[in-house]
Amino acid sequence: MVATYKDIRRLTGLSLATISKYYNGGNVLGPNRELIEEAAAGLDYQVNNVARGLRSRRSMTIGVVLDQLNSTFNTTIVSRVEERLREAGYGTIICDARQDAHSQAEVVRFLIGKMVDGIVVVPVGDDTSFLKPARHRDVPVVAIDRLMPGTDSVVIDNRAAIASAVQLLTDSGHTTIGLLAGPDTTYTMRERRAGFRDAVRARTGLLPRVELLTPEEVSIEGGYAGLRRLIHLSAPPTAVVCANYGLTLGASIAQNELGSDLRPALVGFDNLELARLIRPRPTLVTQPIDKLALEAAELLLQRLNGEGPDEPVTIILDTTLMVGHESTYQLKPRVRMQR
Amino acid sequence: MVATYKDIRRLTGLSLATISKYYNGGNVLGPNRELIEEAAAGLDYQVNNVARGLRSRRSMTIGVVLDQLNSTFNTTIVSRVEERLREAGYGTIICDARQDAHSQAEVVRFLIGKMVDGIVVVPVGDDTSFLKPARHRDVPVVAIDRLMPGTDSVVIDNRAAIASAVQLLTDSGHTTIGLLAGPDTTYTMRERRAGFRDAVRARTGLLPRVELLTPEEVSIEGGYAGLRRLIHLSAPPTAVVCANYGLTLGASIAQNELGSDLRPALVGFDNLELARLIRPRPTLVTQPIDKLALEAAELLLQRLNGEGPDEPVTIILDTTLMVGHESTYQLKPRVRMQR
DNA sequence: CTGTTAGCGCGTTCAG
DNA sequence: CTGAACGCGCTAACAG
Repeated sequence: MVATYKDIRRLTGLSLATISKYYNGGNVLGPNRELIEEAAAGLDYQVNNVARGLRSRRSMTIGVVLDQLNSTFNTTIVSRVEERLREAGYGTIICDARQDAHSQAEVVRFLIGKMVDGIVVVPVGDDTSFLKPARHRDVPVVAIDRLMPGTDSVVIDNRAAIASAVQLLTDSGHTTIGLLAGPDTTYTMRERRAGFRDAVRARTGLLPRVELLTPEEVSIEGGYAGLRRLIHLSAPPTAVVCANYGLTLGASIAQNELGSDLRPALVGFDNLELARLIRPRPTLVTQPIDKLALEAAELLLQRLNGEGPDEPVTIILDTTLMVGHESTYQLKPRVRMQR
Repeated sequence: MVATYKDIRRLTGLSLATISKYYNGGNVLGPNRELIEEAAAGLDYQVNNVARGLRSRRSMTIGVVLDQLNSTFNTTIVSRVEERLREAGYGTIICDARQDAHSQAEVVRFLIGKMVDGIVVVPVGDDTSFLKPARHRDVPVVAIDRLMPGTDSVVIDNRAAIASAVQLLTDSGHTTIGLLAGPDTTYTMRERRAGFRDAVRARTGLLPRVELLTPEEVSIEGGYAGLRRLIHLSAPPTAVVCANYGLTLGASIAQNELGSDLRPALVGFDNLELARLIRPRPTLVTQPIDKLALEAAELLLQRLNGEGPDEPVTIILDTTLMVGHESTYQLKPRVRMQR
């Protein structure tokens, strides 16, 4: 059977209150401390955090809700958030919403039922109603990567990120640039798409043709299919911007299967590790993922301490453009596709 | 303030016991059901699982401990395990041990403190002492990927997996085959290394030369450095087997930087998605990751129901060899390295 | 089917 | 500094 204060009382003769104080940093006499430590070691005693949480109304755990687990972006977020929160004495419960709004809502209820003290979320969509159980209980929430109205958020400057990619390409002489991005149903994609449109107009004086930015499925397959679609246009782009890591990966796979004459220049998103697998080395818009995570953790800790302004806080971070192998970005005479 | 049974009692006039029964599937009269549902909706009531767990001694949650989060293998494991356990009514707490035995032990204590009913673990090392808190409380544990003495385990047939790779290579005419694997400090690497040695001897009649299987760091960098080391041997291998996904990735990156005359044939591990990024398409030893996860979940559910044999169970699954682009595996005349 | 009673393991008064 | 008593929100006996 698992040991409790009562067992320690039996072995030490002390009262439950004294034992409780020992485990909560109160003042306990030296000899009594030793008595408790001895008994606890013998019993393999460990504090029951469930009971503690019930009584103290603080579970000292926070929930991390991810739109999906299977992405470098998210695993980095988790790793950093968990690290920082652990320093502050909090445990972390990680939950995967698998790109499904319904299970995202379910997961939030699960966490609320587990009495988490706060939530960090990389949300699935734009709908914030899934956070209602948290709001109603005054459980603070910090969103990462997506701006959520009424919620503290840490995001990147999506428009500037895309603009930096477009600028690099126009500076290299490209005038026909395609975009691989998802539909306008999420904040991130809306911003990146708008950023693309604005940047192209600012640099070329013209809006990009519609067929150059048709929405794709946000996935590896979507990137793959999207790049092939762009290439087969009657006036194909000489360069393509990918608005997300999955799309970049898919586009790179498609690139890889093409003859080099057909390859448009590519600017992708994230994941430097994989960049080394691809030749020529791609140019990437790199997000400050560690910093996103740390800012979110810090913000949440503030809220847990009852600090910070009354209104929701929004933190916006800048991205970096990592320029890959130069040759990719010099405009070369191109062979027009036959069909 | 967050609502409790008392609030529902106040609104309905029913007793706590009746309300409890309602929330636990007991028989409650229709009118009373409606009363409770109405009150609960108005209060935005939600069961406090912490209190419930304290009383019932079943938290209905299980912990998943991973050696690292940042791997396709592990995220797939999590995804499938969580899916199956949710069907059975269990919530899942995911914890990342970050390849550190100490934080692995800490995480297990955290989970025990959270009163989890069971644990699934992809362990960091071979030492099983970190499971002591679970054992002591009769919390069932299922290990994945590593055979842990005294613990239910679900693993692949590592020796056969490597042997299948070696056989393919010898059938293609290779006689000098290198191995990229980690040190013998973990079960998995021990098995794969032993499998390699046995298979090479069985197929060529000779043990592989020592320098062909020097242990590498188990990482992308290790695979990268390892392949370069093998290539620069005075008698370099014409083919290389990579005993793990990270090593495969690193070796592929190194391959990618080499002139094609210097490229040995490669057989790697896992991750079919990335295989599409690499040309020529690599041959891969593919683990039945979904099945590993499902078998583990099923085994744990059995234990949670007090079923299954008294002794620890070991389930061993077979791997599949996915043969890549044929040309990689035909032995070609090779230019010997100068230095 | 419903209500009463007695805890689960712990933290927090308040006396001593 | 220590101990007794009470209650956190819920479940599990038992009566009724």
